[in-house]
Amino acid sequence: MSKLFHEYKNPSLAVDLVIFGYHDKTLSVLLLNRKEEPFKDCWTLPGGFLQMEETFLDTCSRILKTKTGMDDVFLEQLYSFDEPGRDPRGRVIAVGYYALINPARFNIIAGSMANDVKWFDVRKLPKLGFDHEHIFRLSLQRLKSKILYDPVGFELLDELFTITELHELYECILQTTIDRRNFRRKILDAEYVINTGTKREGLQNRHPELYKFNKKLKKNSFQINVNAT
Amino acid sequence: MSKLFHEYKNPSLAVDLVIFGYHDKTLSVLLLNRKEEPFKDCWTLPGGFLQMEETFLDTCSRILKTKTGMDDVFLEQLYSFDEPGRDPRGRVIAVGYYALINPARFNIIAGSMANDVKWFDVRKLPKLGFDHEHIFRLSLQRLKSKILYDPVGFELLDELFTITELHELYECILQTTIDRRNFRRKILDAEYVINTGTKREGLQNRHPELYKFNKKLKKNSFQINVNAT
DNA sequence: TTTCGTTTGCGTCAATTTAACGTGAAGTAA
DNA sequence: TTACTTCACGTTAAATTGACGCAAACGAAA
Repeated sequence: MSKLFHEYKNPSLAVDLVIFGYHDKTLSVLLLNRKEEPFKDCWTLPGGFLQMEETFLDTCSRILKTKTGMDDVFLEQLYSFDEPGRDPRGRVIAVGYYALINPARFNIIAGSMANDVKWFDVRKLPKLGFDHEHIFRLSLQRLKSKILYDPVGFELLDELFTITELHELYECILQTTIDRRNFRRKILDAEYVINTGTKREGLQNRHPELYKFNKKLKKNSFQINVNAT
Repeated sequence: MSKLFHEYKNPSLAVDLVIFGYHDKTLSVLLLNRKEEPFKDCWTLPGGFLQMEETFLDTCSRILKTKTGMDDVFLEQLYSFDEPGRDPRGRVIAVGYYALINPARFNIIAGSMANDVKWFDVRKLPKLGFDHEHIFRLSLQRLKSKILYDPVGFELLDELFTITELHELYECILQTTIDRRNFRRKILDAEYVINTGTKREGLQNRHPELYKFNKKLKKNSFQINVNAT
């Protein structure tokens, strides 16, 4: 006779979040300085254990709300991590999600569990606790390949943006140069964006036109090409 | 004071496998007829619970070995599934993996847990238990997009194969027609395959050259284009 | 008012890639 | 030999890409 269903011992299940934000032409990730062991006083990705009644997305929302003060953001599952030694407290499986945030929308606050919560330039990360360096690297890779064919860039920008701002975002994320005029042509031909007819005022030079994201656009209707990945 | 680490109740963790095989110009998936409740006498994906000391891949191997008699196959993580109602026994999180198999390599055997194990044409699946229809559909989608830029097709073929066989595989998986001559050129230009100098003998017509996979080939060195996805 | 430096928006064009199709050689069977 | 099929390699027009040119639109300086 086999054991009854819940007699088996199960690993703990955690959700870890890679929260990307874009500000001042810099791609950043939100890290949290831990107040408790393990990895006390170390920087880590925000995370938390899955409660019995929660879905992954419920847990994501709870972490976002209590640890950083944010809600209602773009979230996508990244990968699940199972290396036996990844958490010194015991066997913990982590489901990684990544979020795309416009930092202007939120006033980040450190929850009571953390010493501090801060944005870090993705090119200048501190040493991270657990296997979070690994999770982070995978998420950045995913983001880089995703923006080439899926219009998610706008999640990181204001509601209205100029083509130049979108172009700068792509160059920043992909860490490469893309010809400005060819980029414009591709984005417009694909109908990635809709011209609002308004212009951004108060700039030094020619006032660029403001666009908004074309919500009817489907995946794979454009393809940005870059030299290397 | 917070609870001690392992006092929290955790959901069970299962691994479910979508095992793809290609035979007689047909893409098939391996299903298992359950001997026990829930979904007794229903067809489902092979799966099993994660043991405390196992990694996901350990669990995959164990399921493959005990439920189907296979080992040493291509495996890749698909996605993790958390819908609260997906398993009638309680809260079970499933990590989906998919496998690519050359059915000629194995003699499939039903383990003691199953009434039967059988290959099903992916276009003619029976009704599946749990949320396995959902898992299967996602995996097929993944396979379809993956073979466009990643040379995994050879995992489903014999060690030596002809360009025509590879071409038929692509048409079968993508369920579309691809121009034979353009396909050949692209595959050869990308150095997807290496000509072995030998030919397949005993055929009705002209004997085609046999190729093997170029193991030095990296991802993204080719890109197959098709009409729709 | 005019000039200057910069950004923006649109265009051009050669090089490359793609899609669609032709054709002759290699094989078996009649 | 002829007939029929698959295989291997070409050809060509169309589409896309990559690398630029340039003039209009702006604020600032002259």
